[in-house]
Amino acid sequence: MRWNDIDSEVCSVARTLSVVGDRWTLLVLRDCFLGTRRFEEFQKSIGMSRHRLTDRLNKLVENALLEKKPYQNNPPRSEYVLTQKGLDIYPVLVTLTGWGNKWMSDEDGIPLEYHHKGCDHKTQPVLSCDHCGEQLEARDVYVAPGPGIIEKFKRGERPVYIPKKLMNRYSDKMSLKLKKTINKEG
Amino acid sequence: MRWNDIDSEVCSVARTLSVVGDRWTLLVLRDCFLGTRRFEEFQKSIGMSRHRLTDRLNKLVENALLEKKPYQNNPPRSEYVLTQKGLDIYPVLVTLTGWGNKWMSDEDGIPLEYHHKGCDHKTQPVLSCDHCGEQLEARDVYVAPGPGIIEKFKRGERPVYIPKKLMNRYSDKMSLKLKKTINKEG
DNA sequence: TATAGTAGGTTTCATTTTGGAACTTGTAAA
DNA sequence: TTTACAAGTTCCAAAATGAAACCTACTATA
Repeated sequence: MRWNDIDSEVCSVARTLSVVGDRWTLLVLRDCFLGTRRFEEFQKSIGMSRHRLTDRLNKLVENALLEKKPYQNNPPRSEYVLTQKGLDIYPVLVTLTGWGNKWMSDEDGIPLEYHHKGCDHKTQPVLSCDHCGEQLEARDVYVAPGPGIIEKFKRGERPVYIPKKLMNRYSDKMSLKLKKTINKEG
Repeated sequence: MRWNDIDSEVCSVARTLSVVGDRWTLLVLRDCFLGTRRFEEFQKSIGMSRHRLTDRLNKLVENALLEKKPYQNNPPRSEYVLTQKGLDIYPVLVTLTGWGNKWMSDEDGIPLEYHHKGCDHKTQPVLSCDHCGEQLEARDVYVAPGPGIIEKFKRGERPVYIPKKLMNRYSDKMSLKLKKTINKEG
């Protein structure tokens, strides 16, 4: 399979990676959240080739994570600013940072510290349940097929290769018959 | 700059991406969290070339996110299972999923739903402050240089290109003199 | 016994993607 | 007049990828 085709996978991870899952793009976005807006700034900060930077910025604009805003006309110059869609990537950068802080830091310690304006404390953001507010780890959560998979199965499409273990915890919205079909095929 | 050199950047995002930031690796890890453990399963599920899969699995083992465990001797066969370091990537996958659910879903709806075992409710995990528990968005947080940057500056290294805006909110642990130096150079 | 199937790779080779360096364009400053 | 700046573009060699075929050691089936 070509990388360019993963945007049509029925998987939110794959679809997201089709937008931000290549070399450099997440570093460009990291810089955006640190206040960087101009071509030369990105290039100096990230150290990627101008060639690639042009391409990545264009794709981020195409995908509407960034907006290109002119700040002068002659010669024409623009800034790249985050849209809401781009701002929403923040949690991804935060969790990447958290993992790097924990597993990739050197003896000096972590490079950047987060501060929560609300409580005015240093913070390491964690995942929590949007229903009960409790902190979440991998073991506290399970996944079940949602409408995006179930509807396609009902129409006879076979959108994904679904691990059997997952299917054993199928959503209650999925009929028993459907479950059987999936298990048989899977 | 070569992609291979980003692991030596003084940035937790860059360092993390040096491990999981290439094509396919995060999809491999996604599958791990869905219960996939064997070569053929990964290959069928992800659809990437066997060639690349071999390489990615090896790198994940090298980087200690996966462990290779033999499950039979003749012929020798192994499973790839998540280590703690690998399990800790979970928040990254969850936030990627969240973004994809919001911005990349088709008319059918989201592919997979999360359930919180603790409160037995559907959940969309969110970021929250590990100090006060409040939900976090980009605007609620600011970053300041941590020891990983400050110590290097003190030793006269210039580890990063730091946007001026960031430096204006420098950590109180950083001396005024140091701040001046940085602003002058930056 | 011969044949096919399974699992986990490796090899080869053509195609894509990347990185680096130099060049372009319009303007302003020294 | 020369230099600098910002935001690209062009060209080319080097690296990464994808696909298909092959390999090895079993096991199951005809």
